[in-house]
Amino acid sequence: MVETIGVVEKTRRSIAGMLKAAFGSACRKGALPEVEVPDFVVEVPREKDHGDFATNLALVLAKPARSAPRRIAETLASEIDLRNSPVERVEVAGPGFINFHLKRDWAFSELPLILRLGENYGRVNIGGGRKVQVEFVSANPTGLLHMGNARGAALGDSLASLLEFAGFDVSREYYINDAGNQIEHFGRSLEARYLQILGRQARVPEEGYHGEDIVETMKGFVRQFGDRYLDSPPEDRRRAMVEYALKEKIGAIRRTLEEFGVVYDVWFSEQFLHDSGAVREAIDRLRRRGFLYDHEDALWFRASDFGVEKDEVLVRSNGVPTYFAADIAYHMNKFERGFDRVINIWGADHHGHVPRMKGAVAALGYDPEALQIILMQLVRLYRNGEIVRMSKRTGQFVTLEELLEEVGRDAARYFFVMRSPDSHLEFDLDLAKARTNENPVFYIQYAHARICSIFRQLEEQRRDPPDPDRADLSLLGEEPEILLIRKLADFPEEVAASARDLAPHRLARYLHELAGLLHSFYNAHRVISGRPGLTEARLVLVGATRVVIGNGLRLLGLSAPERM
RNA sequence: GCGCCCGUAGCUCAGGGGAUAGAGCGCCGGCCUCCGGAGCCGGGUGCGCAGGUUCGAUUCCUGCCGGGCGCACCA
Repeated sequence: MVETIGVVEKTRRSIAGMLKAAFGSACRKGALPEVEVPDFVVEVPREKDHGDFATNLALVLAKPARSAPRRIAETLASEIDLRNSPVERVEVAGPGFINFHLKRDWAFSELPLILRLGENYGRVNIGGGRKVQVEFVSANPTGLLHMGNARGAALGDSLASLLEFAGFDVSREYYINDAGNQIEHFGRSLEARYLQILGRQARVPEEGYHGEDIVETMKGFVRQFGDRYLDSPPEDRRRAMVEYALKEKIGAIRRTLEEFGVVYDVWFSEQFLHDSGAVREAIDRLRRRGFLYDHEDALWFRASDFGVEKDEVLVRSNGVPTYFAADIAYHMNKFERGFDRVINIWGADHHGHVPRMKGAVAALGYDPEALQIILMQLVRLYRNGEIVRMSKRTGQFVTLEELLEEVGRDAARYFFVMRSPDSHLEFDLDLAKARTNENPVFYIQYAHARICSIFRQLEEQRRDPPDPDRADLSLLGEEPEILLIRKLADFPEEVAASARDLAPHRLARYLHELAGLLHSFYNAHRVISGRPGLTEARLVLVGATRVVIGNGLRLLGLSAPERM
């Protein structure tokens, strides 16, 4: 696979090497005691005045070396060999940081690299080809997708893309809850609507599904089957209705998600776990391993062995397995399929489920650390400055379909992914559909379109884009140019960090900052000018920027428009 | 009551053991003879409170206060 070792990472490693060499040299001279070098960082300081890189080596060395950090820093600094390095000067600052100021052009070599790698620029190999499954949305197929599902869809899909880009072998999966209690309620609700449509007295049960969508579904059913089921045994007709409705509902969910840019590798049926005996096998395994017991006719799992407050029922006294039992079988199946990591994205209202699921994974004999659960906080919709109330009971909620129609796919996805999953998401519908500078997604896309426009301009003048390896990049050097290049060179590390932290919102933020730097540069300097050499160099710069913005947008599932 | 998440600028949110804590929006003032003004530039007395760990805490730990969500033989 392609892997990007960018100039930032190379330089970081080289500085770390210089520091170790300087320490060794100081030891030989007796200027510092020969202690083991503790973990230290070479980082990019927040403050520009603190150089391009800085290290805390002297600070962490203070204790083992039994000396003042500033003195250690001075010693190290004097031993650093700057020959054949991009470092221009070194200084000791603050409590004992060593700051490295680099030559102005130290990162320029990243530009031809970006253009050469193109859509592969930013690929990193932190995954090493390990198999990861991301399971997300997995909404009940009894209704429509709501805002929580939509957030999960955007988050899960972006995360999966990010992990792919970071070198994992990723599979996207949707778990279909097509079994159990809610299907029972679903059947009774369908039945009631069916009878109502045909003029009979019937009521949707209290705990059933009251949405209008189900009425529509049953109208279709009536068109197809008429009154054929009016007098058939309730069990039979409910089974037929459920089968019909599930097929329709799941198809609709799949289509909506595809419209949202989300395509799954696997759709996994809960019912299959029951039918195939997988649930029984999972229970048997837990029993063999000694984690089950009977109590009051029910079968219990010793969740309390795993730090959970109380034990959990796996099989009810009526003989029916619980959802949890199926979920255990499902996770056993996941690990049996050979995934090294299993990531689930859940709504925060399921957080209580996390410890017992991990406990179950451990009880089955797998590493509970291999199961990672991302909890998303709730989404609040705002329109005209007011919260949009949603109620599942009355079936009154904004669906993903409606959202897509109202604000469009790009805005919707960006809004869902721009915040940390931990944060309650305030989704301002008016802002999301605003085609103005208030809207952050357009700001990024506009930067991309602007660059495309420059290249169109070039084409109209019948000029060719420059060869990045031959352009004289030393002509670059204005502040906005330097800042832009530095930001571009950060992309591979940003991908790695976002993947490591399972945090697509980092990438969203990065793109916004990158777009800002492009706009600043654009406003301060002309790309196509009367100076051919400078024009070429700047075309390389904006061309590279276009690549990075395009790659970032793609990872977030957003389009990169050439014109807007 | 117990558990999980969150309290950072007027609002919405990043950040997260280090040196002067950031962005967007809103508000005020500037910038188009010029590649797209959906843009740019300038304007900021903010880490809920109290302890603790540390050379150093907004970041880690404990307690308290405030908000959200859980605590079914539901899913």
